[in-house]
Amino acid sequence: MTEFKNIRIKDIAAMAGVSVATVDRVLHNRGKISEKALKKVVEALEQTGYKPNLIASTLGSNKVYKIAALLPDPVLDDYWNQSGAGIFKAKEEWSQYNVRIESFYFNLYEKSSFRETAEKALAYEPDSMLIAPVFHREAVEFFGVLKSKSIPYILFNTNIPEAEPVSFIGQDLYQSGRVGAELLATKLVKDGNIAVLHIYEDIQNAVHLKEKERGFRDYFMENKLDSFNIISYDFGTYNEPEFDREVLTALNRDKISGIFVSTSKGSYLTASVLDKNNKRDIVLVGYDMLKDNIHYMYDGVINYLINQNPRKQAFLGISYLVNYLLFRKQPPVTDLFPLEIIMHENIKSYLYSGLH
Amino acid sequence: MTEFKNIRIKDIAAMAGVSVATVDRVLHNRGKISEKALKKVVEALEQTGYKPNLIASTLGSNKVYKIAALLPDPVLDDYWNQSGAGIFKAKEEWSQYNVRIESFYFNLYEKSSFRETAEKALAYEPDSMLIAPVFHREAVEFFGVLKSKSIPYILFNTNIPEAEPVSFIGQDLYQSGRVGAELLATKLVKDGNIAVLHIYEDIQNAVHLKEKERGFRDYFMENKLDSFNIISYDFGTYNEPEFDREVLTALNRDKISGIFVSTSKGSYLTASVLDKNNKRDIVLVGYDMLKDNIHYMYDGVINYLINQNPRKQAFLGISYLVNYLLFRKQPPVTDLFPLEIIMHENIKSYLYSGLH
DNA sequence: TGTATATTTGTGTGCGTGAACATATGAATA
DNA sequence: TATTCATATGTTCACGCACACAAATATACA
Repeated sequence: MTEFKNIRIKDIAAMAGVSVATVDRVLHNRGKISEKALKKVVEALEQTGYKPNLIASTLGSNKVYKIAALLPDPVLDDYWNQSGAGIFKAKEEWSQYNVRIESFYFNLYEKSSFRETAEKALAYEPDSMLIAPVFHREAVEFFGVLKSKSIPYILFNTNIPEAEPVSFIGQDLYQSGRVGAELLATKLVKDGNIAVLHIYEDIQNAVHLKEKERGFRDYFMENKLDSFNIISYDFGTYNEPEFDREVLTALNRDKISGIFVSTSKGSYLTASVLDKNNKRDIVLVGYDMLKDNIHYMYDGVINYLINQNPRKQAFLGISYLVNYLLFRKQPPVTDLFPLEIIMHENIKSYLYSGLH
Repeated sequence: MTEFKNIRIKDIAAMAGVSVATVDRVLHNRGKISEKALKKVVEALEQTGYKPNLIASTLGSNKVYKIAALLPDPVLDDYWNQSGAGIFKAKEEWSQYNVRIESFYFNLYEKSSFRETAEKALAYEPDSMLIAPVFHREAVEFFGVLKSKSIPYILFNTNIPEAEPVSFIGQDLYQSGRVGAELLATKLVKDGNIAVLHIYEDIQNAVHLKEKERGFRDYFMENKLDSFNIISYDFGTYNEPEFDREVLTALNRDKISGIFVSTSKGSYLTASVLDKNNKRDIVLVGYDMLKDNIHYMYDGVINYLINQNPRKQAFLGISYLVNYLLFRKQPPVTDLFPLEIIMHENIKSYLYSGLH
């Protein structure tokens, strides 16, 4: 058990017969350096396998990094409220370090709001950003601006192929649909048809929801569960009495015995309809541990929830950025979260365990 | 958006009209301090809400903390292999910081080995320890020693009421049994009896396994699933041909249609029997994503796994200790992991996502 | 060869805290 | 009142790195 004394810049300098500043220049390739010096320093670096002391490094450059988080207003939607909570938690976590984290909220239902808020975020002059790019076109446009200003960013929740983020944090939507299918298929006992419900107010999301549906349908197809007929319904704009009526009519008309809802908000809206109309024998699979969803799960109306863990997505997003900026740690290019299955007996274990 | 300049010890000292050393003494309550000075410093501290700069703090105290991990030999058992992997990962994660992490492995099947290895770990003179206390009596004895030497420790995997650890990391066993029950109950279609299999080689664990069984039985009782008869079987010492024969006899004799296995190793051992004897229609619920278990899940022999996440338990244990020692962050007293449900369609999402 | 200028290298200080060491203060004792 | 000693407080440097600034060396040109 040899006691290694850590190699410092000073040691490298001595080995290469130069000053610490020269080593520093090599390390951060700034300033000009003679071939000869460069070679000697690089040699020493390689021989020793020098690793900078990140602690000292951060302390030395007394820079305060600014991170801007751009996401939908938490007040308007419980899903985004959870994301907001994740960012808040991250703020606490990193409060002792040289980072300032500022949140910028846009209106989930207004594209123009995204543009404006993105502007505000830029005015903050962040060193890096965490973004939930729910509006596709506007987001892509914004990424262009970020690129021109060479501001690195991490995306979460929604992936956008055209983007070039440092990292994407989210879930595999297709596979998520398959999980929903497996859950539903297991729980279904009586015959009948299956409903896939897309309930969303931001049309932008439609394409992502279809991805879930594709996974869902594929599972049934591959497993030769063709006795079930899968019917999908789109509710682009939500309006309570009308929504309730339409859903109810559809359920009765099409003899639905199982429902897969592709959104978190849609989950409790649908549950509410089942609850009010005493249709608890219909199996319901939805998304996320929102307050209302938890309630309906305790009540037995919702059978399964697939947890997208918005809180953790946001938390990890910030954490990745801090590590990236302060400690030059490269986050994974894509971090696809596990597809967590929540049901009656394990929901509490998820509620009470911290931010895992 | 006010730009806060961080308050430093120096500032506090100025406010209180004393030197930085005095403030330092108050902060770390070492050395003697006059009432008057103490009061003034405390006041300044509270007024400003002073938070130490952890970066500078770590750099300043150039101490290298030593952490010893005491756990079963990863080579002997795939479950503990995963714990070992978690510690390895933690080692990487913290390699740049002033901590040395050393692992000490004991033989899972020999109490005496625990004692000896614990001695060796002590000889390493750790500042803190992470322990998997699988041998109850020996562990309790060892905790006494640690207490007398005032070495703080964190327990994982197995909880021991008599211990006074900084933190315990593990799962709620009772609730875990209930989850197993819910899974099994959902998947069961045909009638028949249910088997609870305890397969273990370290008798010490028996009491913990019974806790899972209690949860399992309670679920069935509370949900009035009394058409199912639950029979439990104990296999204290494993011996292949004999085990296979006995299990098979029991399954046939008692008309078993569903099995709940309380251990991770037992899961694939049981799966192997089902597989060899073409009994795939029996529903099998087991524990943990061991290599063999994963294989049997892909194959459809194992229907559900409850993930205890040994890798993450160990990883988090080390991380908590590092934060505790270096940054004086208090970990939660108990960190009960969520009861993760693994099945065919979401297992990959767990395998491919990092250390969540 | 001397001077101006570009290029390369070196020195020193600050970051905020920890801790060894030095000093001041006041009480007890001779 | 002088001396001793415990107690309370202050000074200073180290930690390892970043970076501004100063210095040295090389090159160009008259």
